[in-house]
Amino acid sequence: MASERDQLAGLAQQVMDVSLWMARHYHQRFAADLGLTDTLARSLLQLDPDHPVPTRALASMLGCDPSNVTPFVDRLEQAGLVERQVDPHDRRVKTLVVTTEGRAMLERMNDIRGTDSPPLQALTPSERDTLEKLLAKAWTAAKAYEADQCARTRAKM
Amino acid sequence: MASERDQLAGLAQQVMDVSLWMARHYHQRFAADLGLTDTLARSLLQLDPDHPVPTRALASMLGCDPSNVTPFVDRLEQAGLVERQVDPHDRRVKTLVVTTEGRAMLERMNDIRGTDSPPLQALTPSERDTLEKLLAKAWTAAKAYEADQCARTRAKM
DNA sequence: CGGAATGCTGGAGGAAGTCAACTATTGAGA
DNA sequence: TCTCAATAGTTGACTTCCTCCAGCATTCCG
Repeated sequence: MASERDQLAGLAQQVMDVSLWMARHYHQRFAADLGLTDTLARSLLQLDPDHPVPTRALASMLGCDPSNVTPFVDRLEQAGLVERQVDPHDRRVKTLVVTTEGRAMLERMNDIRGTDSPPLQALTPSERDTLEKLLAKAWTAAKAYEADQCARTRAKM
Repeated sequence: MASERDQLAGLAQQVMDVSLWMARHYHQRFAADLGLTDTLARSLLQLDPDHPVPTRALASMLGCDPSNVTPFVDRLEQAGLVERQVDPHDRRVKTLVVTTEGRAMLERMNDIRGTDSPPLQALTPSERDTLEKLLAKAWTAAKAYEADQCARTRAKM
């Protein structure tokens, strides 16, 4: 039936539109107020402030090549936001730890995202709750699909 | 109160996560099945199949510089998906019209987005409805904010 | 008619992405 | 133990995308 297909396609378009708008909005704010490129901001947001994260894990979270992450970390380190440390358990891996300054920067980013998100602020608290639940469900489905695909390609080899 | 700020920040992160996942998913599918770069696909999706669209309007819809759009249109035209036509009303503007092939390509893209969207397909039809309504509300708020900002910067001058 | 404004294009420069090759380290088996 | 495959991170060449500035054609307004 064409109607369900069209509904899903339209919904996909809507998700992309809203998120693209927000991404652009934050990008401007982060660049103007914090001097951060959007990729740098995204990298920092993916890190765990309380535990060291291997470079490779960050690359996989960002969905890009590890060789791509190296210059990001270079700049983050240069800005004093993260530190590279050699993992004592496996001296091949370098883990990324967020510095005190990095944590302060994360706090400021959360301030911006939490106080200046026009599309989300237009929703009532209960609407935000339902949106959060729906997105959580969609997200777990995405992760499950990803794990399934991964298992399949491994099985093929 | 910190709780609302954190909720909004988390929600923003969720929106970005899900949409980034979907964008990557479609990117792979479009590239593998249709031979389209994601920016080309996005450009084509923004065009109106039934009415010519000026280059400048496409640039504004994509949120990037008009000079950036030129090479995209070059490739779309080379692929036979759109045609550049001079607007008879104002010979400065070149309008983009989607060819028959372009329409077929759009149909195939909608097929992919409508039948292969794991995160959205995990939702029940009624959940999709509510998601659509919430996103529509957020989207209109974003557009209103944009118009307001635009009016303000104009008033400053 | 003359000058300001607008729309598209071209070029320089920067940021970001992929891919292949390289070094260092680890782990498993002969 | 020694060797060899596998893994983590980095580097390099190369491509794509984006922005800013300059240029050309066209339109609009005084």
